[in-house]
Amino acid sequence: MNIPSQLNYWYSKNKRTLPWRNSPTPYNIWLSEMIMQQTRIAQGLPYYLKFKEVFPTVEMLAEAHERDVMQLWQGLGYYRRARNLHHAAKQVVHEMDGRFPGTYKELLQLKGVGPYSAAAIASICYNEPVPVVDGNVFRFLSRLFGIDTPVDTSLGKRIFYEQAAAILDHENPGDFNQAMMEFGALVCTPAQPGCKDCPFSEVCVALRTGAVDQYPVKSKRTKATPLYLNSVVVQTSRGLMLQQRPETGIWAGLYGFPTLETSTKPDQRTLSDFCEQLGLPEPNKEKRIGPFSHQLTHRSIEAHFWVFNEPPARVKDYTWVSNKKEISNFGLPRLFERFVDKYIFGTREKPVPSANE
DNA sequence: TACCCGTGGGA
DNA sequence: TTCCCAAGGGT
Repeated sequence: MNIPSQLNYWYSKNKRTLPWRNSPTPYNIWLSEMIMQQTRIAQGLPYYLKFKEVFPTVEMLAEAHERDVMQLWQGLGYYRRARNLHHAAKQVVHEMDGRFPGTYKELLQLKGVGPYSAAAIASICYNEPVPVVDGNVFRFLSRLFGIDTPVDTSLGKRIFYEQAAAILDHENPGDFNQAMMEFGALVCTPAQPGCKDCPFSEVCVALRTGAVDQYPVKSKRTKATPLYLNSVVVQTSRGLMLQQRPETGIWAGLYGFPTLETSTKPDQRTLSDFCEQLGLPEPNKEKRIGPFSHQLTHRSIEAHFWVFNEPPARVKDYTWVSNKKEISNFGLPRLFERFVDKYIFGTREKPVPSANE
């Protein structure tokens, strides 16, 4: 069986119409790849459309304020990507004469562009014959050839890269790479794959051995560790106090509240010390809202909010917002956004008391 | 190399 | 409820 021709045929019949496929310019493909990393199409698509609307060109993105880029990225997660996106746009405009790098190797110079994204851009935009190996390709190839080397190892990455290179369609690498990813996303899916109508069902090793659900093999499984957040919410006549989060760590660069972050549940003394450092009075039960649970890939968060109505004496680098419209200029993590939406600037002024809150 | 970094949907 | 995982890259 000729795998590339089968794939390309399937792709021509079944590919989704996606906005960046209509005009596969380097800017469009790059933007889509940055947004879609570790993200489902359905989740990232609205963000792609927003970015294209607000920043139609790489020049406009490069000239933007970082806060506006972060705000537009709000809710998409992996916020370092937004900073890298902005940084790379400035690289293209200021260091590369406004032109995107023209080869796989040169594309790797862009912040946030790794082996996967560089291969995708180079093959789709420049027809450069470099294989793309993403989560879809790992899954498809591991099942098709019965490769049981763990994909999350350096050996695994090398083996899958070589396998993808071996079957790569050099005549049309861009379509071939997209076909593999699209096939993995639509047919060779993680759960309940469409083996019944799969064009490779007669040659698929995993299907023949009845082990489709055992591929791809992964060696490690990171467990989410507990994280306790205690946030200080200051609401006075000046409005709501916001503070930009640190450059590193969870929700880097986004806006939020001064927050005590601990791996174990803090005692009352630790909490009052934290408030004391900010020049705030004792946090007592009447000020507390929570707990809220919030799940990240690698963290299980328990969050509490402590609401104060007096200005803190010793908080630096803060800003005030007084209504929903003003806060929409700042990117907030979902956890904070939901809290603000419900308890601070909620459309329902007074939340209906319930036993759960 | 190992670990860090979000969110939402589905089983 | 809990877990998996999705067009990965940075450090």
